[in-house]
Amino acid sequence: MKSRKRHHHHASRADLPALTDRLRRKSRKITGARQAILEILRRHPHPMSNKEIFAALPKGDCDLATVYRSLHLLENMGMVKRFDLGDGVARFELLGEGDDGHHHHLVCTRCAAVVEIEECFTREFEEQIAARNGFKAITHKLEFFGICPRCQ
Amino acid sequence: MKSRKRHHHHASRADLPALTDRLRRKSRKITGARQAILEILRRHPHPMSNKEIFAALPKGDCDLATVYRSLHLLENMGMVKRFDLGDGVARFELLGEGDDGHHHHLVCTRCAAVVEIEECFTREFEEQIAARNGFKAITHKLEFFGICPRCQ
DNA sequence: AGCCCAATGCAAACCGTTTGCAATGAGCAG
DNA sequence: CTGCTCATTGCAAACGGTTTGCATTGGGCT
Ligand SMILES: [Mn+2]
Ligand SMILES: [Mn+2]
Ligand SMILES: [Zn+2]
Ligand SMILES: [Zn+2]
Repeated sequence: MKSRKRHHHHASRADLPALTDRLRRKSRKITGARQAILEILRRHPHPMSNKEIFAALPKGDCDLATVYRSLHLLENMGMVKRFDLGDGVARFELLGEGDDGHHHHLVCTRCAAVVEIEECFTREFEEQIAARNGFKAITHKLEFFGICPRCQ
Repeated sequence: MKSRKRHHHHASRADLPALTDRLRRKSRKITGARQAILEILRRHPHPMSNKEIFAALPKGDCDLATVYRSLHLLENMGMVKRFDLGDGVARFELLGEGDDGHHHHLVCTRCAAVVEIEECFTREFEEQIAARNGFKAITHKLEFFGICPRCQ
């Protein structure tokens, strides 16, 4: 259980101009909606759903469909990472540049509180599973669930 | 990476009468639909979606809604375990009696082939994460993804 | 054989997500 | 700065998996 620090929370504190720059460099337009969405993700330390982002948006700043489309764009650009916390809802976290964002969460099954988990099992464990079954390019999704202190 | 054998595939080979007995003992009705669904799950070694079960059903044996309702029932009775293999689709595996069915899968991202994975990281790893954050009753969901030999 | 309520079929509702299309506007050339 | 053009947006409809309301059926009991 090597603890591979990823500093992704530092990275997500990059300021807004730095973020819009990444859009500009890939020649995507810097729209009000995209800036607002990035600003919200920048301020939020845990994965957010489309609806949550939409709700956090300065009222009526854009349509929900635009939130969905923006997050697809940001995901394809590698600027956000998609998580599935067990309910069927996609959630997103901002990524620092060059950060693959691989990490996990501990979710309270009563109140849905989220704790960021940096630890992960060893690479060898994963590689063993890959090798044993002849798979390549192996990755994993891992989330923890339990009852948080406040809900116990 | 202790290999905790679970024998769940042995258990799922329990014959149909043994399975319907579990229904009877909880005084649920033994209907044609339920027998057919159990028979399909019994024969299938990997998680199946509602639609897949429905498709495998002797033609028109029951409604899709009944498949959904049956799997809820079986899940609540602890006779099947629900898995989420990354797409938003619920999949189910038959459980042996007293088996909690905890295990994982390795899924090909090209052809969706599934390999059963019995290995899991150590209990201590999980307990450390629980303790460090004051959580109780901690569990996890873990699935692996990669390219299978045939798809490489 | 008859009763009763669990279980079912059917269709509609649901919820998160995606998409078609016409209107808008960001970035660029002139 | 002005105008052009295509990416982006709003809106509403469609989508796919799942759930649900309601009338009907039928399994397990007496
Ligand atoms: Mn996170
Ligand atoms: Mn399995
Ligand atoms: Zn990991
Ligand atoms: Zn495990």
